[in-house]
Amino acid sequence: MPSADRRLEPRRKPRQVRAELTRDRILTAAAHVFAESGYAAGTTNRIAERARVSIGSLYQYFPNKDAILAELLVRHIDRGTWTGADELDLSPGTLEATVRALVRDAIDNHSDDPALLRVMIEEAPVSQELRDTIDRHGKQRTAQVLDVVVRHPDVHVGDPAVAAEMILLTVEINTHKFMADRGTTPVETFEDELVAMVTRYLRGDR
Amino acid sequence: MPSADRRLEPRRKPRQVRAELTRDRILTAAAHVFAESGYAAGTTNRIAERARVSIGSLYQYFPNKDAILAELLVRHIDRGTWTGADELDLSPGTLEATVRALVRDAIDNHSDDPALLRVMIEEAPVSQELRDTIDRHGKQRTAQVLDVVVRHPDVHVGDPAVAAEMILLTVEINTHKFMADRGTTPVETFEDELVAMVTRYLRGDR
DNA sequence: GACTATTGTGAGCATTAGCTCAGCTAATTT
DNA sequence: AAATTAGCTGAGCTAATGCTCACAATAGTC
Repeated sequence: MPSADRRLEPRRKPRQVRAELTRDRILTAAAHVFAESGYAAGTTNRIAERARVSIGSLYQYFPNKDAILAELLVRHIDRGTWTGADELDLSPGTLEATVRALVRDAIDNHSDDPALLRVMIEEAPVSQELRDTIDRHGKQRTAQVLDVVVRHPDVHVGDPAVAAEMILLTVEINTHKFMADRGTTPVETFEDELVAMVTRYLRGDR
Repeated sequence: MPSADRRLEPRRKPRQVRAELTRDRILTAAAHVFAESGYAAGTTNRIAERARVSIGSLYQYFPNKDAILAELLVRHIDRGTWTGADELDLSPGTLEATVRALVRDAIDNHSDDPALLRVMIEEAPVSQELRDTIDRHGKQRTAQVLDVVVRHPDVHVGDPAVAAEMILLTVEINTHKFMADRGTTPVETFEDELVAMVTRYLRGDR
């Protein structure tokens, strides 16, 4: 294992459609392999094999294994970006509904491929570089939530900025944990409790 | 990297004091090495070197690298077990204080060695076996929290069991995140917000 | 068709980590 | 003080993975 290049940028960018396709095939294959075997056992050779692409091609578009994971992670995060954020209802009495929408989003995002998510969140080594990338992509979401926290009339918290970050992390992680090892608890129960937690916190009256 | 023995039990248990000492030296060294270099780069040879112990000795007490991490993790968890749980105040109006105690515990536990904690939580590969061990040790805490949730007169939540697990995860993770990359926010602010979140959730009035 | 740019190939190298084991030293027991 | 048990050593083996690079194939352009 040579000391890997820590850069996440590829050495070549796709210019033709077939290249774009190869790239996608690699990513899809990587998702499957990681989900099935975990990060360490998900070798680049296996990924290439599964994608029916030569290992050389893989290294055309991804400088190293971590970069593949990074891309998958970023895709997950970006997929979670709140689409209907513009037409947010800021009238009194709608707080719970807004929070519920946020929670539902998270649950949906974690429904697709819990195994892959587990690998990415629990098993993958997170470099400083990757952490920065994640933060950058998370900023958008934090901003959206912060916007609600600041502008919604029903919200009463001490420090909106801290609140926004706390809420996002809490929703994300709890959802992940719940989806990763489902017990006997129905999703609805979980959803209700999580919504209750966040809503009551935000509402903040005693 | 030979396919590692997945067992976490050592091949020999210390019988003499000097052996116990060697074991401790290894663990302490491992904590340092992991904290400094991360999990992947924290090789067993470097750990042994740092502990001034031969690599052979290391493998007397730990069957593989993961086992060392497992022990460190378990120690962290066990250290967090609520000591004063017996004399819990269950009279009305004391809920916030109880929650604050829980949060303070978490903060204290993460103050010692944030770097190591980050490696253990974010970077370390978590096998099924290790996950089970963690769960087992976490059970005690969940039980304690569940006890409060069920018995305290001020608590009103839909599903106490779900609530207990959610609270623990939320407090642990938020504390970890906060301590891992301290921004400009003072600890007190963070503490207050986290306490508010949990307390308001538990109190459950609207 | 000729020429260039882009994309794809895969055997195998370089590296490095985890771990073993044969034999030594120290403690304990008899 | 001999015998036995426990503890310690470290050179080096085994295995495997990430990754390179010289070349081949395909697509695009004139």
